[in-house]
Amino acid sequence: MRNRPIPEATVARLPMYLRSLLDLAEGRGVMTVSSEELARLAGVNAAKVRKDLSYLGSYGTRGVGYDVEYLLYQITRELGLTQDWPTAMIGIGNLGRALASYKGFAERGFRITALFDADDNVIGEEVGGIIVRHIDELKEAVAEEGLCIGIISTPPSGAQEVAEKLVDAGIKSILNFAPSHVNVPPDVNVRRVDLSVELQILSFYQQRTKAIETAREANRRLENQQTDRR
Amino acid sequence: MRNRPIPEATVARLPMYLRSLLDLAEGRGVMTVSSEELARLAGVNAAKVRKDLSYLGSYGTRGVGYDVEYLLYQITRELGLTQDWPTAMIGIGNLGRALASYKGFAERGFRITALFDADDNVIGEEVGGIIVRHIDELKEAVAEEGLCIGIISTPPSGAQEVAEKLVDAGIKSILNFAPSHVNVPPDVNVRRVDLSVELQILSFYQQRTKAIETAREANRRLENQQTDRR
DNA sequence: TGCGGTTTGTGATTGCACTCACAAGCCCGT
DNA sequence: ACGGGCTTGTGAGTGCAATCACAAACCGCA
Ligand SMILES: NC(=O)c1ccc[n+]([C@@H]2O[C@H](COP(=O)([O-])OP(=O)(O)OC[C@H]3O[C@@H](n4cnc5c(N)ncnc54)[C@H](O)[C@@H]3O)[C@@H](O)[C@H]2O)c1
Ligand SMILES: NC(=O)c1ccc[n+]([C@@H]2O[C@H](COP(=O)([O-])OP(=O)(O)OC[C@H]3O[C@@H](n4cnc5c(N)ncnc54)[C@H](O)[C@@H]3O)[C@@H](O)[C@H]2O)c1
Repeated sequence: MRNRPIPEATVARLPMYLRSLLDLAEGRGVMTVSSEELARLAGVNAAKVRKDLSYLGSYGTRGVGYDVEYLLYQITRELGLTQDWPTAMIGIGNLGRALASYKGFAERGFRITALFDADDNVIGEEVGGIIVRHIDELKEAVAEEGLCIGIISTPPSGAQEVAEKLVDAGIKSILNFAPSHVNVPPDVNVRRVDLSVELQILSFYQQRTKAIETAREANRRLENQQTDRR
Repeated sequence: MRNRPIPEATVARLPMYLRSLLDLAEGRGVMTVSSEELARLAGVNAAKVRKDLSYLGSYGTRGVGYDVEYLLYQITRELGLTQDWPTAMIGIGNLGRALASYKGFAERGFRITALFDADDNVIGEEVGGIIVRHIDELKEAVAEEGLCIGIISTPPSGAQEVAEKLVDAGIKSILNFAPSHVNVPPDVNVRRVDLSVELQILSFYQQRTKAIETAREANRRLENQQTDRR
């Protein structure tokens, strides 16, 4: 079991377990945690937690649970968070500024160490302690500073172009905040964060429940009419 | 087919098709689009596009493709974007400010119409043309102003408390930016956007490809040694 | 040492989503 | 009117992920 490749769905949940475990460890110095408890904290099914963790190895003790510290270390290692990944951000506008000065990333092993933009008015400016450079310096910076991850926070019109520059510079992991799909070679991993999409999905289900409510109301009225008639 | 419930995975993709169609319609006045083309733009498989769209109805024409305008309207309607959904945001810090003044949401039918915080220093301030109110006024505001969606952008420690207040006020759709899981009744829909999680997933795959590269390199060296020996 | 209570790890099963492949259907030119 | 070239819509097959259910294993206690 533990030599099999870890399913994508499991990888996506590991960070959630990590977060819950950190809460347990930092908050009160909890020593062990059961799959049931961890499931509650992370908001998933207990069996799923156990199966997920079993892909990493047999790190639990039957009848007891999982050692919080040990599990923390194992997940951290599995996610590759024992080393930190120098990260470049391209497009230093409203969103870029908020993200670049956010302290929460550093806590999780991501240091945004390089900022780039195409606008001369922005270049040279200092954001979160880092000087913004011209996008043309990207390739050199990646080579010299070992940048591994690229964050795109330009408008959608520039996203594809920026993605190509990142790929050309040798970056294999991209987080895209622009609401557009970017095309990259198959060995490059792109993840998209699109806030409007999330809102639109909420909208769909909201509308659906509203529609059901309205239908119920209509039904009730209909029934009342029939009762009146009798 | 078109009376069956729409699968979750399809709902999650509709916003992407919507975006691509808008690009087609606004950019050059494209009249029709094939599933192949739409798939390329949205970055998915053509068969998937067709199946997804077939859940909405038979809106395509064989041998021709889909009428862009008509399909746009149908997806918009299906997602509930023909009406707009007044949205409340709670926690007006760094991220909250960036989001509240972002114009991109309004374009997609979401108006952030009410801002709340718990900090007296923030309350009364104007952000993106809206006055920040105290969180205690939330319930009344929801009732009077018909707020439908709540966005949580407080630190994780406050997220659960805020979520409960939103639920208590009658909100059924929540977008949570705090990196923590919130517990809500089953009739409330929560979506989480967690940037660190996305980075951690990238980290996992990045580490994996690095490990493979290192292994290859080791192999190459080993082979060279053997060649030398002969 | 043995027993009862507890919790893990994992085969087995179910369900969902993706992909394939192709008949049905449309347009256009002749 | 009809045939050729396209493109949709969808049944069938496949694979992955979620859930169930239980044997195996552990702890503490008598
Ligand atoms: N601001 C928000 O709250 C918010 C919310 C959701 C999504 N987004 C998305 O995030 C992205 C950024 O939003 P923003 O509000 O920060 O935009 P912005 O206009 O404030 O900033 C964009 C920055 O990117 C730079 N840029 C443009 N083209 C570039 C290129 N080719 N190479 C390098 N730099 C380039 C610009 O000079 C500018 O500094 C957009 O795609 C937006 O849709 C923003
Ligand atoms: N800033 C970023 O770029 C960024 C990036 C990723 C994630 N996040 C997450 O987004 C959230 C907000 O981040 P931020 O940087 O804006 O934080 P912040 O500290 O700047 O702002 C938080 C705001 O929430 C308010 N608040 C706290 N508790 C509250 C409560 N119980 N009720 C109402 N209001 C309350 C505070 O008064 C403050 O104004 C955090 O959870 C953070 O982890 C932020």
